[in-house]
Amino acid sequence: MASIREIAREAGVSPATVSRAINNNPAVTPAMRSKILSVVNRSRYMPTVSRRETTNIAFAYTGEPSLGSPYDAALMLGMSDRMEQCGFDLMVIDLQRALMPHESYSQLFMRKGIRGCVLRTTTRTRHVCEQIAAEGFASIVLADRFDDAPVSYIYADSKNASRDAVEHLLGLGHRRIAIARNLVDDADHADRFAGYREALAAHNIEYDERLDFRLPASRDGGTQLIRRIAAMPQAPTAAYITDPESAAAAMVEAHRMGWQIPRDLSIVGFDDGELRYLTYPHMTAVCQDAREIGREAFECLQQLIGDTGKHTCIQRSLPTVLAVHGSTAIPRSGGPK
Amino acid sequence: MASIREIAREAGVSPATVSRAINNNPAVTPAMRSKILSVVNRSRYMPTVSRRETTNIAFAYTGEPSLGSPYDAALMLGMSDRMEQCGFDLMVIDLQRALMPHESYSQLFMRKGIRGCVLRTTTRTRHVCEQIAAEGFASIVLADRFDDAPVSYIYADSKNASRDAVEHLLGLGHRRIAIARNLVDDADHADRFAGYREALAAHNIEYDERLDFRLPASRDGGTQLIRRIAAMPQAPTAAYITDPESAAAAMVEAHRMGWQIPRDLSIVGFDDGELRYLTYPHMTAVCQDAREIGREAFECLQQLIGDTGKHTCIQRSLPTVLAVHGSTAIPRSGGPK
DNA sequence: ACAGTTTATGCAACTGTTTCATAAAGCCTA
DNA sequence: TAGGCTTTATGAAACAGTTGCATAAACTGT
Repeated sequence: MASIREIAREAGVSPATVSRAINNNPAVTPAMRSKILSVVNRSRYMPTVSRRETTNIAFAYTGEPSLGSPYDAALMLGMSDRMEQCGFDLMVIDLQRALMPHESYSQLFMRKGIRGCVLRTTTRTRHVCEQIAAEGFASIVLADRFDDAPVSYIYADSKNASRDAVEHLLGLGHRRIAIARNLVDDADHADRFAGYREALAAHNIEYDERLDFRLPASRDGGTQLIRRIAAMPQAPTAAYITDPESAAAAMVEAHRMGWQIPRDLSIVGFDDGELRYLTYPHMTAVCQDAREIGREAFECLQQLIGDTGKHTCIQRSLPTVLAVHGSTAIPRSGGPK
Repeated sequence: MASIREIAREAGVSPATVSRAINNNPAVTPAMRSKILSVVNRSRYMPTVSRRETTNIAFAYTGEPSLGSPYDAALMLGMSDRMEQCGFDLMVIDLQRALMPHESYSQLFMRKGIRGCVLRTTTRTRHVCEQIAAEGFASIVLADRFDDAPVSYIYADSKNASRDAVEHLLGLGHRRIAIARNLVDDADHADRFAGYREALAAHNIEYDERLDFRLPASRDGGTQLIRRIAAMPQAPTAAYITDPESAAAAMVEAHRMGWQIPRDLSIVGFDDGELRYLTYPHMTAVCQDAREIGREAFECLQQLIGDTGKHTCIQRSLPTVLAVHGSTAIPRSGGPK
C-alpha cells in the first residue's frame, strides 16, 4: 500500500506538497496538483491517518430512532436546505448504539467529526439531552421543551392553535368534542390537551373523561377511535385528533362506517406536512411546518457552533396554526348515524 | 492545547497507551482506561489528527436531492435497519455540491470516511453513477437500471405488477383504461407504461393516446388528471396512476367531483409505503416495499465493500406486487357521472 | 515451584499535517 | 535593464496520533 512518501518520491516532490495537493490546499499550483493527483490515482492511494474533518452535523436519536416518519424526513429536508451553502454534511446516528463504554458524548461526536447535533428525544431519554448540553457540546433539541435545565431547543407550541381548533368547533356549535391523544405523554401532546381544556373551560363546558381517548399515534389509533365512538351511547359530534396519521385513518374509517364527514362527525386533525390535502374532504388541522423547524434548527446550531465557550442557550418557540378546511362544519342535531 | 504526550506524562503512562485508551482498544485494562480518561476529560483534550474512521455509508444524491420524500425516507429507514448491528453510520450527501475541483469521487468519499454509497440519481446524472463504478468504489444505485455499464443496482421492476394491475382491470370488464405517468421518462415509469401496453396488447385492445396522460408526479398531477378525465366526451372507466401522491390526490379530487370510487371510476395507484391505507376506499395499488429495498441495498453494499478489488457487479431486480383493495370494481355501464 | 502461556504496556517506527524558512518569481521604480 | 521590494510555491523538519513488535508481569496447569 502506497504511502504519501512514496507518492512524493514518484512525483519528485516533498511529502508536504503531496499532502497539500490531496487536501486541495490553495497554495499548490494547479499544474503541480494535477501532476500529483495523477500519481495518486494511478497508485490507488488511500490515506490512513489524517487531520480530522469536523464538518458533520448529526441528526441524533437519544432513544428509539423514528427515522422514516414524515416528520423526521421533513426536519432533515429543512436542515439540508440551510446546510447546502455551508459545506456541512448530515449524519444520522443512534446515540444509544454508537456510544462506547466509558465514553462521553463529546468524545463520541469528536470521534465522528461532528460539530453540532440536532437531538430527537423521548420522555425516557431526556437526561441524555441535558448531559450533552452540560458537556458544552453544540446541540439543539427539537420538539421538546426544557424549562429548568440549560438545554437549547426549538419547540412548536401547539397549545394556542389547539385552543383555536377547539374554539373553532365550539363556534360551529359543537358541545361534545372528543380529543384523541397519544398514549405517551410528551410535551407536544400535553400542550394539545392543555389547549383543548382551556377552550372548554372558556366556554364553561365540563371536561368529560369519556371523550378523552388515549390511543397509539398511528393509523391503527385512528381506526380504533372511530370504532369506539361508534359504540358510544352519547357519541361526540366532533373530534380533535392530535396525530396526522391517526387523523387521516380516522377519516377513512368514518367513511367505511358510512358516515359523512363533516356532517356526521367534524374532525380537526394535526399535520406536519401535506397530509391534510390527501384526505376527502381536505382536513381541518393544526399545522406545524416541520421543514421550517429543520431550517431554523440548523441556523441556531450554526450560532451555537460559533459561540464556543460562551454557553449560549437558545430556547425558541415557533407558532403552529389552525388551517380550516372541509372536515369541520356545524353539527347535525342527532350526532352520527 | 493538550497533546497526547502531555496527557501521557500527567497520567504516568506512554503516549501509545493513551492513544489506545482513547480509541477504546480492548488491550488496555478498564482501570487504566478510566485513569487516562479522567485526565483526558479534565484537560479538555481534543485530537487533531487521527486514524480516519471509515465507517460511514453515504446516501448520495447525484442530482437534485429528493430528501424528504416518503420514498427516500423509507429507503433510509430500511438501510438503518441493517446498519444497526454493523457499526456503520449513515451520511447524506449531495455529490454535486460536495465535490471539490479536480477531485475524483473516490477521493471525495475517502475524505469523508465513506466506505460505500447508495446512489440516488436522475436521468441527467446517470453518468456520475457510471463514473463512480468505474473508479472501483463500492456503490449501488437504487431505482434505476444500467444494462450496458458495469454498475451495481437494485431495481424494483414494476413492469410485471403493472401488467397484473391492468389485467385486473380488464378482468373486471374495463376496456377504456387510462394511464397517468410522469412527465419525466425514467426507467420506473417506462416499465409501468410497458406493463400497461403489454396487458392491452394481450387482450387485443388498441393503445389510445388520448388515454395516456403525462402529468407531474405530485398531488397536483392527480388533481389535474381527474379534471381532464371529467372533461372528456368518452371518459375512461378506470385509471392506472403510477405515482403514490398523484393517485391519492386523484381519489380526493374524484370525491370532490361527486364521483364514487370505484363505482364511477376504478383507480389502481402506486404505493411505496402505506399511503394506500389512508385513502377511502383503501387503494388498489402496485406496491414496492421501499424499506425492504433499503435493507437489501445495505446488504449488497456490505458485500461490495468486502470484495475489494474483485470488481463485483450486483444487479438485482426485486418484485413489486399488486395489492387489490377497494378502489377497483366492475365498471358501471355508462362511465363516470 | 516451575515452565509455559497470555497479556498489558512501552519503545520506536510510521503515517499524514503544519509551521517556518527560503528560493524563485513577479513587480514596481529609476 | 538593474535593483530592491513583495509575493508565493515549495521543502525541511517538527509535530500529532497510531501501531507492530518486544518484553515484563501476571496467570495457569502440572
